Amino acid sequence: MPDDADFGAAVAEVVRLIPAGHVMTYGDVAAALGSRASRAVGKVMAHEGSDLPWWRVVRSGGLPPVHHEARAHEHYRAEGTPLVQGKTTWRIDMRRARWSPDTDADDPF
DNA sequence: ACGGTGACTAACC
DNA sequence: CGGTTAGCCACCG
Repeated sequence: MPDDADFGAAVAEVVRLIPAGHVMTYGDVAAALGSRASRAVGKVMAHEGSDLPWWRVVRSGGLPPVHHEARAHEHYRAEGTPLVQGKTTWRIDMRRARWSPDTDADDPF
């Protein structure tokens, strides 16, 4: 039961549940834990993200953590994560890539 | 107990 | 679209 796990352990568990090609926002991960500590989620990722698919956790709007965009971009391209390419910027297509541990629907459209 | 901090978010200008 | 302000919550010394 995740209730006994520490916040960090719970975050790691949720992140590991995210399937390739999909992402969750920090707020969504925190919400999945019953909390709103989006910041705390980021702190856990910074500390233990080394062993986690941190690139599957993005900021609101579909942008990866600051200074980690390039590294994340390679993962997205490799996993087939739907991206929206702009003239000089890019972001994740949240409408299709957003995922929830309770909703594994692949194509809600 | 307390204040500072952060891989955040939303609202406002 | 970008800079500012404030709210948010968990962790650390």
